[in-house]
Amino acid sequence: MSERSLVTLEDVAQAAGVSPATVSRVLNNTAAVRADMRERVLAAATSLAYTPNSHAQALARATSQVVGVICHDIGDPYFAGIIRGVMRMASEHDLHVTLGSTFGDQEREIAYVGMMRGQRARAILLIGSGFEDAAWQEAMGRELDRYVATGGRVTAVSRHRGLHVDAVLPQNRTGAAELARAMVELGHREFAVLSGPATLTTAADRLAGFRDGLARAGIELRPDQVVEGAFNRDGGYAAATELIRRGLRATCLFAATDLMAVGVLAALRNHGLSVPDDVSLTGFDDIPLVQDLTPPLTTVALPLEEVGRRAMAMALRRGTTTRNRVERVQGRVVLRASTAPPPPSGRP
Amino acid sequence: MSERSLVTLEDVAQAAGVSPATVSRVLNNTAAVRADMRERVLAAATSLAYTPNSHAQALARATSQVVGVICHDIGDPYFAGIIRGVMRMASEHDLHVTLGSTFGDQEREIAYVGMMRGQRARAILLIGSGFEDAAWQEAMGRELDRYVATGGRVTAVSRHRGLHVDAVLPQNRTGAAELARAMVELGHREFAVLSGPATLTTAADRLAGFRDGLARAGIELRPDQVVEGAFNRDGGYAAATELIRRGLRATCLFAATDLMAVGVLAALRNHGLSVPDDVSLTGFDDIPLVQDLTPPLTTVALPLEEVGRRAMAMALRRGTTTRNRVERVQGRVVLRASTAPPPPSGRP
DNA sequence: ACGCGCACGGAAAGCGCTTACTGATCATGA
DNA sequence: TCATGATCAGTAAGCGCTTTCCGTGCGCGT
Repeated sequence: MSERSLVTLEDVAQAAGVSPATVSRVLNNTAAVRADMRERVLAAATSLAYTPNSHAQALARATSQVVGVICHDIGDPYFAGIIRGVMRMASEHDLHVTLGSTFGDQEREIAYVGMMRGQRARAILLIGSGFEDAAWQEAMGRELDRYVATGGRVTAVSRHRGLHVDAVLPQNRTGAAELARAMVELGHREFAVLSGPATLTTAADRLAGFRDGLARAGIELRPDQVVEGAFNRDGGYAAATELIRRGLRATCLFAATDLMAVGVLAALRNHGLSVPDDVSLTGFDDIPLVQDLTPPLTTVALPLEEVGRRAMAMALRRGTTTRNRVERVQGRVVLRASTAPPPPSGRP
Repeated sequence: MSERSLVTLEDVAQAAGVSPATVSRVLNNTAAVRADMRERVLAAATSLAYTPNSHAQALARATSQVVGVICHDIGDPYFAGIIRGVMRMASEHDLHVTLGSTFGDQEREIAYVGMMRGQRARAILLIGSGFEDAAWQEAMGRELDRYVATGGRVTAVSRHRGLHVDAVLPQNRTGAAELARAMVELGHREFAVLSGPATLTTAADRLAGFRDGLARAGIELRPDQVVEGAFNRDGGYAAATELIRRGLRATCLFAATDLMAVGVLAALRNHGLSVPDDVSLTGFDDIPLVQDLTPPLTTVALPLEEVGRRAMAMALRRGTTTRNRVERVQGRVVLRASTAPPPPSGRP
């Protein structure tokens, strides 16, 4: 603000004919105040439309209502879903959520932590995959340690290697493994994976899990049947195109995220391949709308909003030990029409 | 924060052997400081990992880096898309974005404004439709006026009746009118609308626009062919189901948002109706993914991210006059495969 | 050689709150 | 009746910064 004229505690005190201390006590009811004064103060406050300056409060109380939430891309339904849950929980505890969207920029992620440290945020929520990158882990770890050292709390959603933080962990690995198993049960023997950037822990975990599941059935993934793409629709499209270029041998495809799966579906269609008649397709996350694709997408459902709520709740709950807390969230394989037994002829 | 031990300006000053004032001057380079001192200060600051307390800064400077963003539901791709643009712009100007998600609760919306006033936010962005509700307009107007009176800036995205604020206005009405025209040109004569809650200005505008477009061709919308539903996927589903129950006479449906259209599509399909063979379907917004539906959705494309950027930019730019500024954003009709000429037999 | 102005650093007064601490006032028990 | 606590309101000292106002020390002109 620039123009003065903001109503202050002092103003309220004068209007009510009491001391600032009394006003503060009434407004926060932090001590007994005689009924008549209390009334006067309340009346003055409402008539002046007084709103406490939260910066001043933060300064005086040495604690703020701010919590920071950092995600890769608020435009991605996966993050949007989780943050939805965070917002629900936050508004129940009336916290001020400061949002950071990194757009995949690691530096910016670290910068956001610094900024939130500056805001004396009560907690920071790291939503989304960490990076498989030692330098980043080091730098981010340092920044977070500073924050934690001054009493901050950090909760991550997804695995963040190298960071010692509390976490809500979607079980990417076991979820992908179960998905693989389900596909094997459907009769598939030849698979391909449209994976995310190898630098993202989540991508690595899902790929590893899918391999696990196949391994249990004695099936291996041929290296040329694993293609990396960006963690979004177009990344899926590009990866699928590349896969087709290499020669598609699989009867079942696993896209590391639903968003990628959408792109994969489009690519397959453009190449005249039918899902699931020619090839089955699976995703991961169960973001809204994939049930409305044609065909509806088989995927591993993660309770996104719930994940957000739990992360927020965990950050609010003071840890009892110094050990990092961990909550695991299971994914649930949801079979829809994008998967079917392989065509009798084998692959197209 | 609770544990003291936070590095303060004072600490840096001592470490550098200078006065706090000098440190402040160096860090904000707000005045000339001799090179050697500057070095010492900078060195001390980095070695202590100093981060200024933004609350203290806000207090001392009587201005903060916070901007507030209020939307209905961060989980909705429409809002997520706009906010994506907002975040981009914000991070370029390194502002701290405080997010509010009202979940359609009008009271909470007003409460958020109060909270942001408390944070002395530089600007508040109201993303999403206003309400056709005099009481709300009154209450919200009062709250915003207070905010503006103390130097705050408010920019709305979408029309907010009764509020005197700057705005970025997606041209809902003309967009819907053009869409209607395009459908008429395709040969349709019988229409139905799955509209949003009548309490939302955006819903009202889109419906009115569609009527405008039809009127130009001398076509009227039968009252029983307009059904209201919630502004989301399930609202569309429910509205379409109701429409079918009433007896579907239209050959072309207009859903007030893409999200609703997705639900409509599902409902039609469940009732054995094919799009576009039996009935054409159109939406509004062009959120990601609707181009990947089967059939891809005809809709009015709004540049969501751009809208977000412009709203943020407008809020940052100080207005020159007292008149409220307005920027209009045109939608663009995008014809996709969900629309086709009506079946020769008329409606199914 | 002297006085003047300029460049730069420090002291100190806030910004708007919270919260010991102090001091009245009043009711109680001996 | 008077000391003894409770109760409750006010005073004032910060919280961590910014910024105005001064004062110092230097270079310069004459």
